[in-house]
Amino acid sequence: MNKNKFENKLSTNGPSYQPLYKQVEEYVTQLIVEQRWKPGEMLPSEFQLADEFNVSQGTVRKALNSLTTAKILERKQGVGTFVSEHTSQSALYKFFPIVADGKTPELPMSETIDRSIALATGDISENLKLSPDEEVIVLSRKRKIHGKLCILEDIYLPKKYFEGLMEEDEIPHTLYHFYQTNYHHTVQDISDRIKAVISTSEDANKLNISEGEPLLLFTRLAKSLDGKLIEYRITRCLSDDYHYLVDLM
Amino acid sequence: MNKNKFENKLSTNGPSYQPLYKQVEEYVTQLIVEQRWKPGEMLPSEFQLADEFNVSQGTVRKALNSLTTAKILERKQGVGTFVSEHTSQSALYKFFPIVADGKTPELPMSETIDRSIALATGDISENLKLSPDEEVIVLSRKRKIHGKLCILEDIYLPKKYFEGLMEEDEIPHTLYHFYQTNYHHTVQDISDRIKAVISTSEDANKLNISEGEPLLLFTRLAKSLDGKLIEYRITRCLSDDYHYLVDLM
DNA sequence: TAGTGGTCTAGACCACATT
DNA sequence: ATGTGGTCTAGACCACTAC
Repeated sequence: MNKNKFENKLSTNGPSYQPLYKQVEEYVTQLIVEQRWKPGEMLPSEFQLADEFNVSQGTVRKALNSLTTAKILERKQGVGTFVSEHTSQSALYKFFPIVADGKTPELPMSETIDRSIALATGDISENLKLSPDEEVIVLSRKRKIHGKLCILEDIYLPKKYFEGLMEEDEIPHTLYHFYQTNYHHTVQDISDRIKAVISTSEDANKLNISEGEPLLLFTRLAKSLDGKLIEYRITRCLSDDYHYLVDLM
Repeated sequence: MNKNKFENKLSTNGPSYQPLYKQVEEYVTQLIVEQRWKPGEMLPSEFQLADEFNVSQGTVRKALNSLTTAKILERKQGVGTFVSEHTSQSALYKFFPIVADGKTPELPMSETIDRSIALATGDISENLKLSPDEEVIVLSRKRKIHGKLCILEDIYLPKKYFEGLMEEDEIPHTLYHFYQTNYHHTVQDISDRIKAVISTSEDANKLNISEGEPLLLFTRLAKSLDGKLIEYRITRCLSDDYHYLVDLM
C-alpha cells in the first residue's frame, strides 16, 4: 500500500509515462501557480514534501533542483527552498539584454508615458492569440541607461489577464515583478525576435535623433508559468552606443 | 585506503574545495580536450569510470549528466555515452539564430569568397586577446537562406591555433565541425553582440541592396572547451525578411 | 541474453544558517 | 543545538539497444 500521490512508480506503461521526479516537478509548479506558496515564501523541507507525496527524499530533491535550474525556485543551504521572485539581480538581468558598449550591464530605468486600451489588431491578436474583438492594455514607455534616453517600448497585455491595471495609480518600472505580485502571472518563457530598422520620424523625435538612423527593433512574447501568453512587446533601441547581448550555450 | 583519483571526499577544507562530481566533470572534460576520446567516440560505462576514478557510479552519473546538459556529451539509453560532435541538428541550430520571418528555421548554406592572412588590428587583437603583431586568418563568406543571399561574414582566427588552414583545399560550410575534427578545437562558449547599422556601399553591393538600408550586425566571440579564444566573427545580415531569434530562460 | 543508461530508494555524513 | 540543503554511497529494478 505504498501508493504515491502520483502514478505508481515504474512499470506504469501508460501511453504517456512520466518519471516520478517529473511528476513531482509538474505538481510543485502547479501548486505555485495556484499560490499555495507565493513568490518569496519558503516551501516545506525535502522530507516533509517526500512524506506528503509518498516518494523518497531523493526524488523530491531531483525535482526541486530541476525547478531551481529553471529559476522557478531558489535554494539556500541551511535555510530552505523559496519560490523565486522576479526581483533578484540574477533574475532581472535575464530580461534586460541591452548593454552599453564597453560598460558593465546596468538596469535601465523606465517611465510610463502612456496607458490606454485598444482592440487587438492583426499583429497583436496574432501573437497573443486573441480574437480581434478582445481588448488589450497598451503601455508606452521610455527607458534610460546611464541617464541617457535610448529605448522606446510599446507593451500589449491581454486585458482579461490584467483586470484593474488601468485603475492602478502608478506602474512600476520592474514590470515582471509587478505582474507577479499584483496579477499572479510569473513570466517564464521569453523569446525575442530582433531586426534592424530605420527609425520612424515619430520615434526619431522621441529619441532626439535624426530621422533615418538605424535602430534595433525587437518583438518579445512572454509566457507565464501556466503557459498563458501574457505580454507582447515592441522595443526600439538606439544601437550606436548600445548592443543586445546574447550568450549561447 | 579508499583514496580517490581526486581530493579526498568531503572535509577537504582547502581554500578552493570542489565537490567530487565537479572534479570528475572537469577531469572528463580535460580528457576530451586531450583527445583520450575523440568526438563521436564512446566513453567507458559508468561503472568502469567509477572504478577508474575510485568514486561511486552515482557520482560519475551526476558528472556525465551535467556534461550532457552542457552539450559536451550525448547519452543514449541502452547504447552508451558519446563525445558530442558538432554535426547533430540540435547542436547546429544553437549556432545559427537567423530565421526567415514566418518560416521554419533553416541552416544557411555558405560559400567562402576569400581567405587571407593579416595582422591582428585593434578590434581583432582586443577581442581575441592577441598582441598586434600576431597573425590571424581571415575568412570572408556569404550565406544564403532559402536560396537568397542574405548574410555576409568576416571570420578571424588566430593563426597559431589553425596552422595549416591556409593550405586546405576547401573550407566546408559547417565551420565549427571543421574546427573540431581538423584542429581539435571544440567550440563551447559563444556570445553575440547585436547592433543595427546602415549598410556600407561595399556590403550593399555584395548583397544587391541599395546603400543606406539597415542591416543587423553582430560580432561573435567563441571559446573552445579549454577556454581559448578561437574565433572572432563579424556578421551582417539582411533584416527586412529575417530576424535574429533569442529564447531567454 | 548481456550491457547500457534511467529511475527510485535508503542512509550516512557534511556544511551552512538560525536560534 | 537544531534544521536545512549538499554530497556521496550502495543497491535494486526498469527500459532500451544490440547481438
